[in-house]
Amino acid sequence: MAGGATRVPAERKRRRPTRSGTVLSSDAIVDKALALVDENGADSLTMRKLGQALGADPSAVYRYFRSVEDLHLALGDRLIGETMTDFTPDPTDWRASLRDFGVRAYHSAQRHPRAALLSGFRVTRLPNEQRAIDTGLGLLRAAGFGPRDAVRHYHAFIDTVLGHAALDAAVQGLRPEQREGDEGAWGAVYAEVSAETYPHLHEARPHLPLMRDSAFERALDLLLAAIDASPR
Amino acid sequence: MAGGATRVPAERKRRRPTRSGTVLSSDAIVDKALALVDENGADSLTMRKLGQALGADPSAVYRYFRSVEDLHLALGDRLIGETMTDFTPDPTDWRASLRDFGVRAYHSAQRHPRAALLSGFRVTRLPNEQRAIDTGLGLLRAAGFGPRDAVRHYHAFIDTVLGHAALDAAVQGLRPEQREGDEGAWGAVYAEVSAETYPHLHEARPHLPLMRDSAFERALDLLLAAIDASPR
DNA sequence: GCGTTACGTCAACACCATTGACATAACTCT
DNA sequence: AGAGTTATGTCAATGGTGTTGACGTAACGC
Repeated sequence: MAGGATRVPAERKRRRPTRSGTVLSSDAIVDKALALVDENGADSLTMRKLGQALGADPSAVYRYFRSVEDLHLALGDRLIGETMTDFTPDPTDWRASLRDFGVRAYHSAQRHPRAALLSGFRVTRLPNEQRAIDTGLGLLRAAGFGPRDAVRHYHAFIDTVLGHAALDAAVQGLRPEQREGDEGAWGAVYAEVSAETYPHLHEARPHLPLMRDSAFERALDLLLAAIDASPR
Repeated sequence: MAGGATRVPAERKRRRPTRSGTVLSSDAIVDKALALVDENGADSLTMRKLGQALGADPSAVYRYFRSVEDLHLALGDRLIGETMTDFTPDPTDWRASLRDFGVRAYHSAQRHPRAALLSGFRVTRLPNEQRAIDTGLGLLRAAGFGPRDAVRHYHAFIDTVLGHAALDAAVQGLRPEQREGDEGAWGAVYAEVSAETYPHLHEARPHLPLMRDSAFERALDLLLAAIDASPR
């Protein structure tokens, strides 16, 4: 079950310092991994580099995570955790709370775009994910929906949030030279498109840079309004 | 500009057969690459395996694509192309046409989930992408929107489509053992969640398998309705 | 049919994840 | 306090990866 949450054991007991003196832990490893990804992009998260950054042998990481994929899931869970810190849902205003929840998740992804892409689409089954789902469902229950509708609406909600988050994180997280390519596309390359073959694209040239902005908040509000308008 | 569309030259001239007799071309390479990914997952798209499948030296691919990333973008463009085949927009019913467009794009991604994830978030700048944008803008212009609003609405539209497509493709494209993990999560693991720590999650257990279904079409209709209701 | 050169091939480089054997520090139990 | 167990960090090796430069030859333009 490679998709799994499980670090190797649930808890470590013996803390033996590494050759260079640092003491390893799942959290410390995730910390360092997140820092690596934030700094230099997803490509720089390799077991070897991670080991070096930790001052440990790369293979030591395998005592905490079964594979690099497991580590990616843990990064994802860390992002969800970051989303949830300081977030206290207000059941009396479920709609505002859910919106805040969505915006926070989106911003977590924007803060760590490259990490978000590593795990953005996976069901992590790790603790923070469970907490997030429980929180979301609670708000929808408070809104008056039954358990079944709460699940359906939460599904639409979280997919919308994650979809936009990932899409925008993908742009955000490109390496500089790629980014210049992708973003510049709207200004430079597409500006030269011919009027005969692509008339509408040609006509829209001055407005194409709008494509750089995010459509997230508008889409989110749209969705919340639709949920609110749903029968209880 | 690694993000770029550019194959190495625009056109090949000399067609020299490979050692094993096959004749290479950008299209033939993309064909084979797509087949590889469809069959065995994204992990099986390596230059070496691709070379072997083509009956050519791996490095021959570099005469057609500058890097593996370039090849990924070409796969993405192929998917957009697949979306557009047999699609003829009907300007007199822009809303139905746009819906059809979105559904087609979504289904292309579902048909090749693993390929969709390789490029789903990139601006390819390749021909089919340009055609798709032009078509979408044309429909929104026909709906009565000015060029600027057409761009804004197209942006929201395509992000919604791609976001859901990618999210669902991610589930679809998991390797079997991962998939069992992710999908099973809703049934098995989450079913055992404790009532005290996560009351709402606990309560919703019987309905969690709903999370497996896609929220795409509902979200799409929602968005189209909102666009339709926007001022011209 | 000659000359140019595009393109397929080969070999090499520097990386990568993962694993099994090993040593030893850190714990448990008496 | 001392012995025994074992968790955990280290080492070395395996078989993969993308990419590149040199090289020859077949395919084209003339």
